[in-house]
Amino acid sequence: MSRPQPLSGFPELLPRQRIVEQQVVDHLSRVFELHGFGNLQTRAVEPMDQLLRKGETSKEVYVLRRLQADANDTGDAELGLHFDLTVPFARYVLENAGKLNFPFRRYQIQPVWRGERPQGGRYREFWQADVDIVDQGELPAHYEVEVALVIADALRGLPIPKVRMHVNNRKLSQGFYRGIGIADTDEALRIIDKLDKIGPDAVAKLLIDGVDATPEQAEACLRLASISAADTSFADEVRALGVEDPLLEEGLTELAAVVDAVAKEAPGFIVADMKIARGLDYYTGTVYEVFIEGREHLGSICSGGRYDRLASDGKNTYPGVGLSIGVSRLLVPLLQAGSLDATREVPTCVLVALADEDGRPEANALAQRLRRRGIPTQVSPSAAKFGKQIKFADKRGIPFVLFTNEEGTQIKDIRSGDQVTVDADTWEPPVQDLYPRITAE
RNA sequence: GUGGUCGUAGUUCAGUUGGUAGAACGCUUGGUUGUGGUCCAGGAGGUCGCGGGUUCAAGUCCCGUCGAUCACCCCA
Repeated sequence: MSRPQPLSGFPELLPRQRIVEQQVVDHLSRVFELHGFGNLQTRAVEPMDQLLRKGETSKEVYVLRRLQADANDTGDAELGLHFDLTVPFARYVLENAGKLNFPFRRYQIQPVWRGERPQGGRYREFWQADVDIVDQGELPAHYEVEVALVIADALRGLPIPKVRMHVNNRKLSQGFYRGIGIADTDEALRIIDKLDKIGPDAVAKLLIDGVDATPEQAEACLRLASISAADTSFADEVRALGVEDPLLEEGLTELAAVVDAVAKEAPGFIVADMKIARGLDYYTGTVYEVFIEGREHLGSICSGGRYDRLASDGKNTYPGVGLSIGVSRLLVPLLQAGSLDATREVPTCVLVALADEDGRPEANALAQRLRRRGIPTQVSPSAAKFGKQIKFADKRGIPFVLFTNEEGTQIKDIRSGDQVTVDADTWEPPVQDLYPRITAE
C-alpha cells in the first residue's frame, strides 16, 4: 500500500468542500464582528495543569512531547493540545487581565483536539467557532440573552436545515434535586443528561443506583426532565411539581428571563428544556445546546453556558458566558451527504484561453487587467485545442472562458454556450458568478 | 479503552461449493485539421490493505496486524 490512507478522526476536505467551509467560517466571522466581537487566537498548547484543572481529567487530551526530549528531563512543563477554546480563553483572560477592557468580548475560530474514538460527527481534530463575553466581578444576566442571539443570527444565516436552541439552568435542576432530597446533584445532572440516549427507565435505574434516589425521587427527576416549552410557561409546570428550594427559584427566574428575551428577538429559535444538563462541570447557570432538526443523533452542533468561576486568580474573578459552534460537526456530515456543495471547486471566474504559447505574455497581461478589477482569473495551462481548454474550465466549474481572435476579445459562458465580444476593461460577470457560492441540497 | 461490521481499478461495486480478477462511471487517444458537453471506436489503470498459515491451488478459509465504520464511554 503505497497510497496513504486517511487518518480516522482527522477529516480533510476536497477543494470544493473546503470552499463551503471557508465561506461558512467567513460568514460566522462577519456576524460575530457585526455584534462587536473581535477576533482572537490562542496558542495550540496549554500546560497540562491548565487543561486538567476543574476536574477535567476525563478529557482525552493529546500530550505533546519533543522527539529528542531526554527521558529524565523533567525541566519542561508538560504540554497538551487544547480540547476546547473556553479553557484557553479563561487562561488568556487571567494572563492579560490588566491589558483587557471589561466587559470583554471575543470570538475565536480554531481547531481543537480530543483523543476520543471517532464516529460520524465526532472527530479527533475539529474546528470550533467560539464567542464569549467575560466581565470582572459580576456578569450581568443580559449577556446570557445576547450570546444566544448572536448564535441565532450566525446559524440562521447559513444554508443548513433548521436549528433549535435548547436551554436550561443548572441552578434550576440542582435546586430541584436538592429540594427533593438528593445529595449528589452533580451526578444526578450527568445521569439526566443521558435521557435522550438511554430512555427514562434506564435513567431511573441509574438515579436509584448512582445517587441513592428512591423510586419516587427518580420519578420526580424524570417529570422535571420531561418539561419543555418555547415560552415561560415551563416555570408554572415546574412549580406545579410542588418542590421548594431557593436555588430552584433563582434558576426558574433566570431561565424565564433568557427564554422570554430570546423568543421575542428570534421567534421559534429557543426552547426551554429541563433535560439539558451539559457534561462539562464549569457551567454554573444557563446552559445551551443547539441541534439540527432531523439530525439530533449527531449531538449538539453548538453548545455552551455561563461559567462564574472558570477564570479566577484568587483575588479577581472573571465570570463569563459563551457558546461554541462545532464547525466540523455541523459541516462534515452535510458535505459527505452532498447536502452542501459549492458552485465550483476553484475561485477562478475566468479562464483566459491560449491560441499558442507565444501568446502567453499577452494573455497574462489581459488576465491582470481583469484581476485589477477584482475578477478572479487564470490563464490556460497550455495552448491545447480550444475544446480541451474549455474542458479544463468545465471540469473545475469555471463559468467563463476568454478568447482573443480576429473579432477581438470574446467571453464564452460555457454553461449556455453564448459567446460575445466584450471590452476586457469594462466587462463584469454576473454578481452570482464572481465567486463560488454554496448550494444546498 | 471495550464490542460488532467491513477492507477488490481514481470512484461505486460484482466475483457463484477455494481453480491466480470484471462492470459502470471517471481518465486517455482518435473520429472532429483549433470551441467542450451527445454519440461511436480504441487505450491505460489492480502485488485483491499488509504479514503469516491451511491447500496441488486463496480475492474467497484460518490467525495476526493496520485502516475504516458503527455501538458503548464522552462530547462540538
